[in-house]
This record gives sequence, structure tokens and C-alpha cells, in this order.
Amino acid sequence: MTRIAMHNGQSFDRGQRRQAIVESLLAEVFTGQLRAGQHLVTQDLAERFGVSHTPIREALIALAGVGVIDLLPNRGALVRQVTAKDVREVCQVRRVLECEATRRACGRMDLEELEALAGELKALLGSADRSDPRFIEQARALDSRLHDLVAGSCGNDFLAAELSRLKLLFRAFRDVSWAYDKARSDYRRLAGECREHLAIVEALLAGDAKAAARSMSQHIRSGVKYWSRSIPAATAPVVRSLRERKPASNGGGKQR
Amino acid sequence: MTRIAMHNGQSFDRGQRRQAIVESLLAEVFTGQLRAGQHLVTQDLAERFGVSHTPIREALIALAGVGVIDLLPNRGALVRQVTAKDVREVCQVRRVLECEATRRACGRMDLEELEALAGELKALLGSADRSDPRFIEQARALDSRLHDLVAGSCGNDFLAAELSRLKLLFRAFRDVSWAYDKARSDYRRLAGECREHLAIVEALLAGDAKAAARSMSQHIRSGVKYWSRSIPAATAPVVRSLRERKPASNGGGKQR
DNA sequence: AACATCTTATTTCTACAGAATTGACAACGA
DNA sequence: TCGTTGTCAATTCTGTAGAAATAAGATGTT
Repeated sequence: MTRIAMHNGQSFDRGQRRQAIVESLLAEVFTGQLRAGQHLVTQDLAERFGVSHTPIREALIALAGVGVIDLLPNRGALVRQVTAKDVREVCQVRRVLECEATRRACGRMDLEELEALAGELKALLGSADRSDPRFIEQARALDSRLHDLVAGSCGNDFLAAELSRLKLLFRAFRDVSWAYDKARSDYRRLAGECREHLAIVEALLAGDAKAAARSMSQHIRSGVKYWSRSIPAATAPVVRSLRERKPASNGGGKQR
Repeated sequence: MTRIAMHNGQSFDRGQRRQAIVESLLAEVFTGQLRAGQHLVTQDLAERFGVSHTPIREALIALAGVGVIDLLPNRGALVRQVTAKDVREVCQVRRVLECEATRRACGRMDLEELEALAGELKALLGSADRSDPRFIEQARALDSRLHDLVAGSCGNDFLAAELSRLKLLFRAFRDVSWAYDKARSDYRRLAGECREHLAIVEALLAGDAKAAARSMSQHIRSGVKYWSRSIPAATAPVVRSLRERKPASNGGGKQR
């Protein structure tokens, strides 16, 4: 029996390898171990994961479907170049969908969960030491919880799935462009985010769908504004030695 | 040199096969040759396309990424069951995004193209014989042109790509549920659609983004309302055992 | 540059190991 | 007797590995 070791130490059996590799590679994109523009060579990955190149190839096809890499016929896979424009565009779409989800979720959400979120957000805002690494961690966790709660309560599974895909893309893009520049985890921004989150949660608690959607829109807008300042510099220097060529369309991949 | 023959008679060389197979299978889903719930067997497909099962597998992975089939580990691929709920959910998302695209496109669009569309829509509405098969054809063509024009002019490539993906899904769902029931190509509905299209185009010509988005929203809403009536009946009876057996003695018996 | 050749990497094929399902058949209970 | 249930071998299909085919890029020569 063959098993493969993944980033998280788990191993997987036959029939689960592709998925395991997909997740592992995603994690590597998030952490910046795989950089934008980088050429992924199937043979190398195969050796690294201790499998043949077949499941690697399949994982790459799946990743292209998510939109994290580009597949060029006969020339392999590239971690997607991310321009500020890409991030802006993804965020515009995300904003529209998050707002819709917020409107739909309003009034159908678990109030206890919302109250708990509100409480934790307030506690976090009141806490003295914002440079505590745990502050960052908690802020991110709360962000995830809020967005997941909204998506899960919007009553539209397809919408929820789309949002989780966009979140994934957004995270990948953001983290790739950040890998070089840790200083960006800027505390003022995080506190601002908390306040935005709180505004959303309070509108949701009040059952005011319009206000909640407005707050959500504002929240994402200010995020875009913030990130887009940091992105162009990070994406510029990546040289692409491959000749530019058209057929960007893989199976389900986004064309850009 | 190996080439494979596709549904449309084209053939493709190495490096384009997966894409070709994806498109071919998509077309078969559209036309109802592949029905919801049907089990896709890689070997059969491989023989049918005259390739080994490797590129077939890859195509199936890509199709799963698009959302047209489900992939069950160690148990192959199923053409997705489509419930009325699925269609509703996809349409909700599509409505939100189409409206956003409409708002963004408003004022940046090619006025000549819009005028031309308006003219053709009016001509179509005025034409006497609505049961002419060409009426249907033209109505659909104009629908495509309008939505493509909006998507292409919205200034957000990612949004445009998302819309084209949703359109694909929507078409797949609609056509699968229709394959049995041709009578659904109902002329009154088509004429109504034309009027909705005309309203959108006129608002766009007037540069009234709000009105255009509202018309677009109305257009998609009325579409959903219409389709969702026809879908439950079509999706209910498609239960079948996972495995479809070939007649042992006669190799000529086509698998449907 | 233009061309021929070499090298590397991708794509496809073939073969086989492991899952899942079928179908036969026996044991059991009504 | 009939129908149900459980077991097991046979079959079919999926998933992976490894080899073969071929395309793209690199190198070297003129």
C-alpha cells in the first residue's frame, strides 16, 4: 500500500490523493512557498509527494479549475500572476455576492452565535495590547467566522460555495503578494476591520438587512483599498520567460 | 499522429485533447445525450473518443470543476442531478452578477451595437409569424448577444468570466431538463423575453444604469419563475442503478 | 538571424493493483 | 414453498505507476 505524506502530516490512500495534493499545493500557495509566476514541474512535485506524476497532473487540472494556476497546453502550469487589477476584480465580484448573502442571511441567523461574535469583537477592540500576535490570529479567526456564518445562513448553497471559492482565491492572491512583506500585518488596519465587522454584526442583530449589506460593502471596499496599495510592487518583478500565448482555457479554468 | 474525432467533426492534436473532450461532453450534456444521474464510465468514453482513459479522466476532473458532474472517489462520475433548487440558486447568483455587470457596463457600451440590438429586437417583436423556427433561433441569438455585450463591456474581466461560467451552467441545467419536453419552447415566453431585452437595451441607451439593472433583474427573475415550473417534473424520475450493463453477447448494442 | 540538433518536460498510452458491485448460492425464517 | 438475508468468488471499473511519444525550449554552428 502506498501512502503519501502531506504538509499536515496526514497520509491518504488510493482515491484521495488528488484531493490531498490539491489541498497541499493550495497551502503552499497561501504560505508563499510557491510564488506567483513559478513554473510547476510535474516530475519534481511527484518526487516531492512520493507519487507518480499522474495524480499530480490531475491535481493541477483541479487547481486550474479553482483559478489558482494557469495551465498552458504542452507547457505546464504556472502559479497565477496576480495583478492589482485581478485583486480588484475578484473583490468587486466578492463584494456583490457577500452583500447579497448578507441581505439573505439577515433575519435567519443564529442570534446566539451573532451575540457571541459581537461580544468577542468588542473584547478584542478593548484589549490593550494590539501588537500581541494572538490579536492578529483572533482577528482573522473572527473574520472567518463571520463570513462563514453569513454564507452558511444565506439559504443558498450555491452562493455559499461561490463565496468560499472567492475567499480562497482572495486569500491566495493576498498571501502570495504578501509573502515578501510581513510588515503588512498592520495593526491599525486590523482594528479597523474589527470595527467594520462589529457594524455588520450589529446591523444583523437589529435585523436591518439594508444596513448590514451596506456595512458589508464598506468592509470589503476598504479591504480592497488597503490591499491594492501593497500589490503592484509585489507582482511587478516576476519575469515570465515563456512566450505569451493564447489558449488559456483549460477545463474549467478562469480566463483572464 | 493520433487524432480524435469530436461531436462537431473537428479533430485535435496532442495538448488539446482534454479541452476538446470537455467541450464535447458539455455539448452532450446540453443536448441531453447524457442524462442527469447517468454514470460515466471512463473506458467506454475512451473507446468512443478513440483515446486512452487518461485524458478522459482529466476531462472529467475539469468538468467536475465546472459543476456539471459529480466525482465520487473510486466510484466514477455522475452527471449531476439538477433540482429546481439548484436552478433557483444558480439564477439568484447570476441575477446579482448580471445586474452588477449591467450597472458597470452602462455608459461604456458601444452605442451602435446597442442601437442595432434594439432595432433587431423591435423587428422581431413586430414580425407576424412567431411560430417560425427562425424566430426562436433569432431570439436566442439576440439573448446571447445582449448578455455577452454587457459582460464584455462591464470593465471587469473576472466578472465576465464568472458570468460566462454561470451561463454555461444555466444552459446545461435548462437543456438537460428540457431534453424530454420540446413543447416548452413556448412562443409567448420568447416574446416576453424580447420585451424584457428591449427594456434593458433602452435603459442602457438612455444611460440609466439603475433602470437597466432593474430591467435585467426583472428579466432573470421572470426567467427563473418560468423554468422552475418545468423542472421538478423532469428531475424527479431519473433514478437509476449506478451501473449500466452491456449486453454480454452483442457488442453492437449501444450503451445509451 | 536561420538552421539543425540536443535536452527537458508534457502528454498520452499501457499495464496492473485495489475498490466496488454483481450474481450465484446457501442458510434461515415465515 | 417462497422470499429474505448473508457470504464469497468473479467481474468490472477506477486510480496509479511507469514507459513511450511528442512538443517546446535551449544550444551550437554557420
